[in-house]
Amino acid sequence: MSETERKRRVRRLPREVRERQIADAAVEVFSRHGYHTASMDEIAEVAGVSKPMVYAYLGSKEELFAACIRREAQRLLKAIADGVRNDVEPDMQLWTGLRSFFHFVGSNRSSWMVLHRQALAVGGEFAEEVSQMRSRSIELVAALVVASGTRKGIGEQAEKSGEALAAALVGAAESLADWWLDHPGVPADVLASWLMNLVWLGFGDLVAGEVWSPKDLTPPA
Amino acid sequence: MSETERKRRVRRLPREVRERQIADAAVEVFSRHGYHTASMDEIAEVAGVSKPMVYAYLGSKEELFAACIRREAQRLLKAIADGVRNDVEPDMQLWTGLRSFFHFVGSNRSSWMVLHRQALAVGGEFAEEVSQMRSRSIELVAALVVASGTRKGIGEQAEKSGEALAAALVGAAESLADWWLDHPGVPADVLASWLMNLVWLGFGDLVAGEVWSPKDLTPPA
DNA sequence: GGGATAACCTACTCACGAGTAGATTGGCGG
DNA sequence: CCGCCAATCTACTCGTGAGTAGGTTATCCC
Repeated sequence: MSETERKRRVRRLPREVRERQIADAAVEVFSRHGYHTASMDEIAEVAGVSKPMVYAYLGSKEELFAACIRREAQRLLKAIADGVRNDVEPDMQLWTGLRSFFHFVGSNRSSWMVLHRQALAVGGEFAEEVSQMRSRSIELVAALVVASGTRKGIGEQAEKSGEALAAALVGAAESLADWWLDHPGVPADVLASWLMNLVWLGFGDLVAGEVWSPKDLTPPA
Repeated sequence: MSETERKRRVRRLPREVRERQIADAAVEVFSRHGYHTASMDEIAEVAGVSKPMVYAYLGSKEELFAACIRREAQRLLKAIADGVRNDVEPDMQLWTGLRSFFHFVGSNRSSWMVLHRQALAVGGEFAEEVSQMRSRSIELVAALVVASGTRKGIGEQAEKSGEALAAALVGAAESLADWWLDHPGVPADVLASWLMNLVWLGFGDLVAGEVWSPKDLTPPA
């Protein structure tokens, strides 16, 4: 390596910059290997610094992971908040939200994998953080659902099940995002439309009082 | 400890029995702590044997985990297969399937947590195993959806999106199962009904040619 | 230019947990 | 009743990776 290269590589950067580099590296490595399998050495290497720097700036492995979770969760929430229109009908609100969500996942795969796959599995405080974000989303969705029909058809049942259905919808979106990772080539908007078609008509018919119910089973011949 | 107690505790059991005890313990411990955090020592302790027994009977930690995954996946699939009625209409097939699924989760929480939360996060062969089970479920659901309407309304769009929607539904079921863990007191049948109401009417309207589509957005004031 | 200080590194310690060697003993077939 | 073997244990090794001690040097500012 030439002297110039050496000097360029060794150039010292302000803490602020390094912290971002390290956090970026951490998100990538955590998303690749998962919390436990990821090593601080690899994170340091990917970030282009040595291990003590990581500890000096971001603290222990747990703290580093927590920082990643927090940062990525914030970014996701902001992306959705920026994309959602709250001056429109509930269905449009939901659609704009889903749209933003899929766009975010599409252009931030590592972030999504860390949030969805890793944080939940690790448990403890981390899962808490993510759970809260998830809960906020669910409540939001639940509010939309209730607002859309003001329970005009089904009353008590809808109230009880509202949160559960919201959870199901959020899960469906997450699952669809995962499916997307293995089947790229579909635009985010199309994904969002599919999901809207799947669930909104379901929600719509629900509030209109139309319900599916199991028929009696006759024993097989 | 008295001599009798000592003898009872120390009584030797045939390999077959010990293997089951160890596997049971492993599922419980893995579900509590996750793959990496779980220690072979704790598994041995919970199983009531010493560590070398675990290695002698079930092999390495990886092998043990794989065995757990396989066993629990089989149990889950069998439970669903036993519960599903394939001599009835597609909607009833789906309902009976969901019903069995929720019943299984309700009475086998540890199994479910290992399969859903841990196996995916660990990655590698394990995730493969679970992914395959998941894929089989998704294909099955997709078949139901297609069969139910024979694409009578939307054609190509439905074909492309069928698998994605099935993935979404499976995800919704999984997510609802997770929600259930935090909100017990709802019977499994009710959960299944909620989900049917949510998605089936969506599917139904889809195949009937009814679609939701975003309206044009006018900029806010 | 020359301290001061923050950026940065090499090279360690140390705990924890996977995996094992080798001794011990209950219980069954003869 | 006895020998044999499978069942079982205690007590280790050893690799790996988190976390750190202590020194070095670039860069800023006067």
